[in-house]
Amino acid sequence: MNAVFKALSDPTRRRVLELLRDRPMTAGDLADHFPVSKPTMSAHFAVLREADLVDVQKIGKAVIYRLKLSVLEDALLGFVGAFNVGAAPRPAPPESALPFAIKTPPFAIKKGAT
Amino acid sequence: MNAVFKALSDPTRRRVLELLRDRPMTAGDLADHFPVSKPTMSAHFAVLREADLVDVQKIGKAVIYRLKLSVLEDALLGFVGAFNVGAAPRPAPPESALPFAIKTPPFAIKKGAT
DNA sequence: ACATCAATTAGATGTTTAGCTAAACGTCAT
DNA sequence: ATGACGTTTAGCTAAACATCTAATTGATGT
Repeated sequence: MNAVFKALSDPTRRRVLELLRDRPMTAGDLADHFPVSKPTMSAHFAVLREADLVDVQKIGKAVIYRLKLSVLEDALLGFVGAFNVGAAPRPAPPESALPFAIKTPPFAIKKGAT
Repeated sequence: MNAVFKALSDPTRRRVLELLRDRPMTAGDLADHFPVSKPTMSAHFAVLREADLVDVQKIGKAVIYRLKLSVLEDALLGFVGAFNVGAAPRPAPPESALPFAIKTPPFAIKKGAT
């Protein structure tokens, strides 16, 4: 799961996943969408493979990549799901619930200093 | 939004956010949860601030961090929402819809070679 | 057998990142 | 003034990352 977030930390890799969202694509077709060399793209693919975010299928000379949507789902929703996402936003937690006192700073009370 | 994913790529920072999920905490209290030096923690906080994932409030000598849940939501759900998450999984796209031909490899047909 | 094409590997380079210590700095509280 | 809290800076190391060019592998086609 750490690997997934690592993989998602690069914009190029995120866009690869978005391209793969629509359809499986070959390595070459994917590479055509980015202004970097093929070996560089290959390295990005390796990171995505490492994170188990894509499936690979070799057909003839081509290598076809497929998005593993469930892995992306599990990682992202699993993380964000630990937060109370979607729950009603707590308007303003009563400061009595805070683990520290929000002491009104004394300087705000120095009323004697006119 | 790139900054958010960058911030999330480090396990320490993800756990800071998880700690902040429950309650606002001071820098010191947060730092107590991790076996790293204060300057290192301060750098992590700076990355989280940079990504706008936390709010900072100085009260007296303490610095209180609060999770900005909406920013986390917008980034993560915004990204994962671009995928058809939650939609019925497309069982198996007909290969006629693929942008490339899945040519049955000739070597699979070499039936003459008995 | 040989040339060709697709993709990865190998090796090199430069940048970024996470971490440390030590010191300095600002703000506040006492 | 002194101490506490947190941040910042400087200076450093080590590891990871992104990128390149060049070489290699593997399958196809002739």
